Amino acid sequence: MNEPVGAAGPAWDRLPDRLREQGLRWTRQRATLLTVLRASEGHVTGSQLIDRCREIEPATTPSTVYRTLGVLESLGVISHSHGLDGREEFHVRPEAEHGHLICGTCGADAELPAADAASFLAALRRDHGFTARVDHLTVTGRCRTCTTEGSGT
Amino acid sequence: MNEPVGAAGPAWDRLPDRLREQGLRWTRQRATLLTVLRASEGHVTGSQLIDRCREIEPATTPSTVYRTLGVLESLGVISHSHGLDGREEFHVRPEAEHGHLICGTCGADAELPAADAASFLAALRRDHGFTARVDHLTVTGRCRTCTTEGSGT
DNA sequence: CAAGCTATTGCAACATGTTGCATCAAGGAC
DNA sequence: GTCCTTGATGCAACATGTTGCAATAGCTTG
Repeated sequence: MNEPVGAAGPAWDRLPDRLREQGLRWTRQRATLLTVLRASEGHVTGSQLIDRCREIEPATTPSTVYRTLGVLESLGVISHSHGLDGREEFHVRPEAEHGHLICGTCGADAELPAADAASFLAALRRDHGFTARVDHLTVTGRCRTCTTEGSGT
Repeated sequence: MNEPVGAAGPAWDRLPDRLREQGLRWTRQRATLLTVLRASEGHVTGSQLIDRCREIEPATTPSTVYRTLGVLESLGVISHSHGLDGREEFHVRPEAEHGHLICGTCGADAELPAADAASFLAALRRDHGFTARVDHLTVTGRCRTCTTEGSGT
């Protein structure tokens, strides 16, 4: 909760122990997923992760992957948000917390720096008593390009 | 875009004609869904709508309902956003545009008045050239109650 | 009213997750 | 090293949508 978990750093290597400290276990399947996650930059969907795991271990089953992703998320190692269609998108250890700006027209997915949402989130807290999670914030709309191109439509 | 479409008002009654004007058709299945929608306040999920349609017309099939919902959404009659798990939530004719504040702890779903998000959205437009849709904006986090109760946890 | 065009429908199959349950196997105890 | 506890796995079934396609049926024309 307070250690500086570096992106592809030592935090990954200590994962097995972190799990064991919680009474959880380190298994072959989890090692496979870890390998895949370490090689995944940016956002990945659940099915993509499953596909990649199967390249290493063909016997990989969806339920195991999803359940492990849940465990990793509760450990704060990864986080997830939802794409345009509500499908899950996992962020592998975002170096900086960020939200998403997804264009409903072209599908572009831009990162929204936490700082840009800070005052909005602060207002939500002040006015609604609501503590929002930046890394799960997804805003949909139209990106600059699509707005420009479609302006005459 | 400029007519005052009242919640359960005459706009519903003119739906058949609105569809026909676009070269679309008014069918028994759509009438069923319309009946259900008129009786649905607030938010409903796709499967809820299907269930309710089946109460009237047992032969209702999912694909037809989802496709019709898409048509209605493009007409601006309804809109949808995504719940906590990314599942679709349809808003039946929101009188006022609004976003959602969903609590990941208790599941509470509060409405976020468009005005409260206005400056944030304006900033997105200014700084990112991104035109956001308020009615599809879902912010997840912790509501006031859960923040208070869980403060000591 | 009959004919024709084509939007809709319903079905079946698929995609993405989730869940219950019996079985397996980490990892600690002895 | 063996035994045990119980977390994790794999399977099967289900939930929620989505999509391709052939058949159906609105709606306009003549």
